Amino acid sequence: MATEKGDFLKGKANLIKVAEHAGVSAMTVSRVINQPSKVADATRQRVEAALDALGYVPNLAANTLRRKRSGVIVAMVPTIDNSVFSDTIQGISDALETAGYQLLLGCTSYSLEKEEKLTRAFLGRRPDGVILTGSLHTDVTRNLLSNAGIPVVEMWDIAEGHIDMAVGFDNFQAGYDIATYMLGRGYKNIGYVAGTEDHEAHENRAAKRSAGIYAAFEDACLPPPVRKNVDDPLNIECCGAKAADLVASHKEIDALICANEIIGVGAIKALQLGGLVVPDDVSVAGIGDASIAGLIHPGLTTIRILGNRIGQRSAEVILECLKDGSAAKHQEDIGFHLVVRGSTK
Amino acid sequence: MATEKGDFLKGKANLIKVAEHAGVSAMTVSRVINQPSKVADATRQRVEAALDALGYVPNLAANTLRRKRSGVIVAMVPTIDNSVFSDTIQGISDALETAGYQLLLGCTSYSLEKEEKLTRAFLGRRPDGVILTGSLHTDVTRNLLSNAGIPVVEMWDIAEGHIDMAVGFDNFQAGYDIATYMLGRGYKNIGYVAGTEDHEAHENRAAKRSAGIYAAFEDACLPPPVRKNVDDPLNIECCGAKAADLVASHKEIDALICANEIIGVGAIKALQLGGLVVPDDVSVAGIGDASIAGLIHPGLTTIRILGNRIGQRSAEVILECLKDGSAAKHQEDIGFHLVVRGSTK
DNA sequence: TCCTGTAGTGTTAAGCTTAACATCAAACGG
DNA sequence: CCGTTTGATGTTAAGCTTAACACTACAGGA
Repeated sequence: MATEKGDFLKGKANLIKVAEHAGVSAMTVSRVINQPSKVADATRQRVEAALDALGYVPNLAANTLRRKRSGVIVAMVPTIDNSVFSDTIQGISDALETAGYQLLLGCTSYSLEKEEKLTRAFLGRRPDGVILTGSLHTDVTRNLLSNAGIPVVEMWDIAEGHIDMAVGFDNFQAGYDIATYMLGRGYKNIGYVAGTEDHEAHENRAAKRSAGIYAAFEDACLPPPVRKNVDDPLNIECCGAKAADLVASHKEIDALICANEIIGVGAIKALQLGGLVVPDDVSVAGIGDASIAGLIHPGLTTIRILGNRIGQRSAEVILECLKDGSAAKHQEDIGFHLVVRGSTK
Repeated sequence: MATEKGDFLKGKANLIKVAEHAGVSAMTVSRVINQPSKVADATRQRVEAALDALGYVPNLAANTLRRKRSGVIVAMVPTIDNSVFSDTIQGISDALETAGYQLLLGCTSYSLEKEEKLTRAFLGRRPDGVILTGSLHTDVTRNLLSNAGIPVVEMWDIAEGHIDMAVGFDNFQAGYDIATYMLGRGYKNIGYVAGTEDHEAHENRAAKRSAGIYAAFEDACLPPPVRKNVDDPLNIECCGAKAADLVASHKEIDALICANEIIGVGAIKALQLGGLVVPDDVSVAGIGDASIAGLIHPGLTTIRILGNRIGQRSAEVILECLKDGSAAKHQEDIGFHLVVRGSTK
């Protein structure tokens, strides 16, 4: 099958071919597609027949180039195989689809350098908006996005000094609230299991949660909880083992606060394996509410973060900007819920 | 800040501006970016300085238009908030990123019509390849993709009559294997819990699993298992309730096969709530191995499908086609593993 | 009848990049 | 020293679409 001259979607037509087929100008075909009301009925029907006959598929690269808008929104998350962020992506995807926008997705793997690289590459696509995760980025990333002249939403973390807009929750408050709840339940010796906190994006949010937890202890006039760090806060077995270590080495511990739900679930499993009863011997609480938190037995008492809603609102905020051209710096706190299950008493 | 003339990434430069700044032609700048070895060292350094000074970000819309390739790969999945497909997307994303391609992601919500709509919209972006889920599509979708002149991979399901290439596993075999395993363990009265199967994409794969299960019973000269349908095979509580119903109404049942891991986990939870002991009173097996399957107690005996690997290989197959220009119809069976946990004895 | 407005359609050029070809100077071989 | 190759750079046009403007024909008002 010879590759005919024409759009490079092989064998397919461009506006000009359709126009010839229908006996009109290319502009009229363009109008049939974009502003059908401006074309006479008879002409429109003829053009529609031609579009159909030739199987025309518009070339959005040319469209983007000419119109100076792409209909693409970029989203960058640390990882997708984590149910937390996949919920968020689903929320974004649904909101964008409704509005006819397309989603260009990138994974930063919790690396700011990778985020910078992706940002550079994605901006070349001239997206109409960018959604990224967290509030910690390289200077170059911030610069690129600030100068791009498009709406930018940083999601998941509400903080000072955002690039443009933000949708998320207060990580400090989440830590503060779960710690306050646990202290209120009367536990006397609370341990804390968290990831090691360096300056990478993910850990930044984790550090704020930790700060909130410590603040709650301080406000209660108590010394900070005994802490154990885990290297890989997303690996259940590894996290659980560390939690069990902590309890083994500090027999007085009657409750654990875990910096995320992975650690929390891992801790429950590991403690049970070690012959302890949750919550009778040791209670466990976490932050984050992936489905596993509710499915294990006992269920994990935790802070439910509304990942899907964060994604949905992030996308909507971008879309509102694009519609209104509004320059109002939007910052939205989605909040969170305390979910009490059987892992605490 | 006045919007200067230039690329529509506001205030930013295009090749021509960079060229002026460096005192060369636009073509030389293009070469510095795409084929640096063809430019004299001194010139290159001057151009690189100009690129840096003006913060040039290439316009990939123009690039795509001219080069007839976009560097974009489209992927369509039924849903992302399910850990099964998020693993797959992660695999795709990682493979593409390594090769410098970008991922345009769409959600079909298990609707063939939505898939068709998305296909049409995405092809306008002139992707270099398309990955979609399952082997059931509307005729229009199949036509659009066949005529697009780009590599197409249907993933998750190996079947006859693929559009182009396929990467996945044999759903019939998965059903056959889990049923054979259960029959081999000596269970006498096995119940089967599955979603209602209509002609939607997802249910097509489910139907093949069912067929495999029935075939195993037939090969063992046994009547088909008692079956209970669930309306929403992705809702844990709903699935669990139906499974418990089945067991309650058929006291003789000593084991359940569940069409997916959601149903399996839901069944275990619901049976336990009803006072039954798994696996002593009733054993449970599923198909699919999301993390919850291993975290609940007892763990779910199931078929592990390598979602991440399916995604990774799907992307790699596309990339190989793009490199070689190979037209070999590739079909790849990723296989699956039987994972035996505590929910069966 | 003439003017004005408007609906419908066409023409031109621009948006940014790169393939293909053209040019020029220096290096090279004899 | 000349013809030729090679390396470095420039020029032109094309890729497809649409904004902006131009044009035509006809309707309606004075």
